[in-house]
Amino acid sequence: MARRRPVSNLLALAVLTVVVQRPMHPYEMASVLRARGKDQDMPIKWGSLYTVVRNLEKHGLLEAVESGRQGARPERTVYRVTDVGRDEAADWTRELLATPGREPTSFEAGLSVMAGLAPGEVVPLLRRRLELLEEQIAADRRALDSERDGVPRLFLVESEYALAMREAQAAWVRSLLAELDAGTFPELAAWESFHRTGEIPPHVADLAERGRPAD
Amino acid sequence: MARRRPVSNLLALAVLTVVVQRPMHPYEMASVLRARGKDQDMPIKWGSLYTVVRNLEKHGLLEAVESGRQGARPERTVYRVTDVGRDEAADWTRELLATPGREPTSFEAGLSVMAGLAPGEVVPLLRRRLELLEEQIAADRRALDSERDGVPRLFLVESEYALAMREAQAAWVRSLLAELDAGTFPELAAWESFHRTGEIPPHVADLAERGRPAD
DNA sequence: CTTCGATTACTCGTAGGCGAGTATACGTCG
DNA sequence: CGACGTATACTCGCCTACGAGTAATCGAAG
Repeated sequence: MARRRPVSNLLALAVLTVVVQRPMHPYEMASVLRARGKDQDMPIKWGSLYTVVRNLEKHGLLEAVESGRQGARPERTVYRVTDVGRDEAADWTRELLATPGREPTSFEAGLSVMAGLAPGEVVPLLRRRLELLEEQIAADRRALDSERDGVPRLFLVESEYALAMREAQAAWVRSLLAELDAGTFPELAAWESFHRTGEIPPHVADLAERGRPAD
Repeated sequence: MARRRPVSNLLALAVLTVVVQRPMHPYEMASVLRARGKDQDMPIKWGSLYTVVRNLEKHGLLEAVESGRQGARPERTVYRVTDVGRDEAADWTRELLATPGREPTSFEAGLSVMAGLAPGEVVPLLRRRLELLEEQIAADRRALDSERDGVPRLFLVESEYALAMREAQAAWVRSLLAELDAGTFPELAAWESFHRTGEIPPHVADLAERGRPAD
């Protein structure tokens, strides 16, 4: 089992990969990441940045190289990546690419509690989601196309992937909506009453027992 | 703008939805969630559970109803959902269903730092991912089929969705692999050298400038 | 030349997340 | 019938995340 990463925040990986190119001070790391649009793919929070950098240093993945002050600015510390840090970044990347994780999204959470709403209410909500999804997809596609000249494909794969996933999600929502609209979704009546009474219909009581043997 | 939720952890929503059915003590909530397999869709951490319940109570979404002790067990507190709590749960569910969020996955993070590895190394990693994905898909499909009789479709949508997303991911990885294998992925040579030297080829230096106007 | 706003660069406080530990009851095997 | 493992039901405390605040610098306007 891969031991836990010394610094688990994904921001740490981002930091490592920029600092591999040249030594930097924290604020600069964030600027570069921001400029590259990496804030779309990863969480970049100001508060976390300094904590993460400090922890990376503590674990020997980064080292302070210079603590000079330019002009009279508040003392900036410039960090350089160590060999250990370089290895960690590569290994981490390998793991992220090779290991498909279970990472439930908030939509999944929403679906799993959907039964608490009336079916009649769910349909317009899903329709709204679909609308927004389609807007995002159009916007993403435009952005991607405009970047194709100038930026090599290699640096756009993550955007391509994100776009593909959104399209897949839209398709799935569309098909669920189709079933709900056509009335072919089973047990709509039971759902209705389940919601109105708030009570679980008897034959679902044993749902509580459904163990998931496959692990 | 929807104000921030009084308790932001998704576990709180799960708690609310089980406690709507009948009053419970914290440990029981967790057991029920676990038994329903909700731990697949949402994070259920023991440590968080009690914090979350306490916060829900503090904000008036739950209320303690009885603090009796059965036998000589350590005093258990049973909680009941309030009207406010019920509303919050419904509203939260609506938001989750209707609002497609930007939630970068770890694979996306991996892709966005993929360039740090040599192309020759990336291919087997992706192949490995595809393998594992296919196993998961097969297992999920089996589990889902075995539950279809007994559990109404309504309570399986989230699993269906998760499965669909995995399949979409697998398809995407497959197509990327095909390009890499066939050598049709552009600039493989540049990638190779980029990785060997660790240095950014000159024409990508302005990549740092690529601003994302669309917001 | 000084005032004002924006940008740069960071610090700090605190709330929340979560694992590891703890204590009690219950079953069961000798 | 007592000793020991296992399930139940939590508590504690560290550590991380992160927003809100702060302080210095720079540029431009008056």
